[in-house]
Amino acid sequence: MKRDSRLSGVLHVLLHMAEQGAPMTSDQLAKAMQTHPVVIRRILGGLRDAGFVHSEKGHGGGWTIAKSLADITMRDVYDAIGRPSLMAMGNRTEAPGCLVEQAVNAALDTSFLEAEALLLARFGEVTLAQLAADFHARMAARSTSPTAQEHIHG
Amino acid sequence: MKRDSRLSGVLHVLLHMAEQGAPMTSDQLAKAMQTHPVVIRRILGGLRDAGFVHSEKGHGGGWTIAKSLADITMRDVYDAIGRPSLMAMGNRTEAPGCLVEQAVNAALDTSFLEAEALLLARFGEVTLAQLAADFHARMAARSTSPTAQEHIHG
DNA sequence: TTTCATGTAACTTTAAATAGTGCGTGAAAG
DNA sequence: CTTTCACGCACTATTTAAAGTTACATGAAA
Repeated sequence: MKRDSRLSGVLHVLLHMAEQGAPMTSDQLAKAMQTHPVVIRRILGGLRDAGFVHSEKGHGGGWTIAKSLADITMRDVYDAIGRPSLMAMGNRTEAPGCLVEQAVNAALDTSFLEAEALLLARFGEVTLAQLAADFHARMAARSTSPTAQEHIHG
Repeated sequence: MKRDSRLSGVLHVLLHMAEQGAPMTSDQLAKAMQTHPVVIRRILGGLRDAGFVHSEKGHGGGWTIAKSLADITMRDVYDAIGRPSLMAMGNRTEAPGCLVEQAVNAALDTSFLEAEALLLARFGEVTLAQLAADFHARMAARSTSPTAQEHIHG
């Protein structure tokens, strides 16, 4: 299956926006993400509606973070992009008449629901502030490393 | 993303084979699963290699279960079909140069690996014998129910 | 009033699962 | 020994959802 990278993508975008301070345009963000500006607008649309980011048109416009990073969890972001399905596997048929399939579905559903619940709980425990802190720690580690030579895009 | 239903499918097929007792041809199984015989052969190929089922050519041939249902877990079946990825989401880029993305990936990976581990552990706890027992319980419940009228395919 | 930037709809491309075709192989029936 | 049955496998086609792209409208600042 083609794996959905929207969550990964939005988190990346949000952290870049937070680092920047000033409003960033969809074009700038698209460059940093190596994707298309429209994809950025689409992906940030849900976050705007949820109140996590703000967008401004015209000169000097662009995207800004509307809340403190400490007040946004990965779970919030996941919800804001529309809660895409987390599991790559599903049942062959939902609501099958075949009792064998019902038994199989029940067993699989139990496990999948448990795994999803765990995942969402973990998402809820991680704030963007923590991710930003991890990023800064990596920055520090790189700048003191003797082999540090890569640069940061965006 | 398109959700993978191979695990669901193969469990379904195995239980039907177990119910039958006698060898079942790919055509029969395909009818029961409302799919193509080749799909059945493909899906059962991995299980044959893993020793869970046996296939016989020619007249009177077909597929049979090669082990006791109590000795096959959902985890075994998952492994036999090639351990397809369980999570529908992935990182935008593996091994990114961008430190922001590294921080995001690390956080997501932690959660995903935990959820996958839980899922596999649960799979390992469920045997096909348990699924068959659940199926029989559903059979009994249906036959005593006043509204029982659906039939079992296959 | 021109330029910049988002908002959105429609369309195209791409990746992965699933479906299907054709032909080869081997075993049993007649 | 030849026909029929059934799996084995390589290859192609279809389908679905994500991702990418184009086109144009809207609204704000220079």
